[in-house]
Amino acid sequence: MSCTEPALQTLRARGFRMTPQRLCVLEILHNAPEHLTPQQVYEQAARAMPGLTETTIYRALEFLAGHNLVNAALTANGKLTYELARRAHHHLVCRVCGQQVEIDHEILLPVYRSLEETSGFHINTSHLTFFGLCPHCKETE
Amino acid sequence: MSCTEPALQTLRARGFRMTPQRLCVLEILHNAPEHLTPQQVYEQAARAMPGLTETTIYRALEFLAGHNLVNAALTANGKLTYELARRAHHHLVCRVCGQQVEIDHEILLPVYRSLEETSGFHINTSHLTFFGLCPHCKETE
DNA sequence: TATGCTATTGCAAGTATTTTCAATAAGGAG
DNA sequence: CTCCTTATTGAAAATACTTGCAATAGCATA
Repeated sequence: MSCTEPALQTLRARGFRMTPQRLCVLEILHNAPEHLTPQQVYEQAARAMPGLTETTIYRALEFLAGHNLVNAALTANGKLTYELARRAHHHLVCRVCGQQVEIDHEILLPVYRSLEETSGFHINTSHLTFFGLCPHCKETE
Repeated sequence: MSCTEPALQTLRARGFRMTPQRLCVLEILHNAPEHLTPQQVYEQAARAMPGLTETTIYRALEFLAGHNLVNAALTANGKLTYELARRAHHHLVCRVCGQQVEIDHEILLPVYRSLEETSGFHINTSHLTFFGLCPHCKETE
């Protein structure tokens, strides 16, 4: 019954509150097959909770992203979308056909380490988007 | 006199046109010390070319980004900004204080190579933004 | 379980971004 | 240098996103 339980704990522990609106956003992203724009989230949310406003959606998304419960990602055409924060993973997207491939986090660990060494930062980005050409478009270009 | 000459050649070769408006955007980004939002670009551009519209700025930025003449980047609070595409480089930004550090492209080459091997893609992202905690905020958190 | 503090919401107004379409102008061809 | 094709611009309307503030409702505490 509760993929959202941990999220609730996280927020409370930090002095914030879990609300029906935020839960609704989390559920929607949980059931989404892929990234959603704020407007897409709003459409679904408004259906489930009539009366809920766009303002709330935008604020919930930014808030949840700030707490790493959801991830923001750029699409191929530079638009902002969101998805549920699952285990850290990344995307490869083809600049020509838009095809997306998911990438394991492990493959980036070495870079994270070298970045941390050179900069002194602690890096915790859990989602990156790499652009390029997929095997198919690579040929035909 | 012409940091913009190569850009012009690139566009023509692809059947597109270089216009005063696009040149203006390139110049502004060229002189900018850091990322600018579309609105900031517009303010400056309108000063240099009265009559030019916001619409044109948005279109020029998206167009130039599509041709890799400028880069789109996310700020710490998830907003879209643009900068001139220089040699490939990346940013580390602190989630707490917003401090930005520039990272050399070379440090990412190994990952690019392993991503290309596992996926068959040709990767050409020239700008990524990593988030985390800077050395200072790392302590006080 | 009742109470109080304050994080969060909804509304309305403001700002930013996108879209449509007719008018304009870049730049290749003659 | 002029003409022609069509990529690009500007204007206005539509849509998307943000902000300020009063009203509401989580949840910690007793």
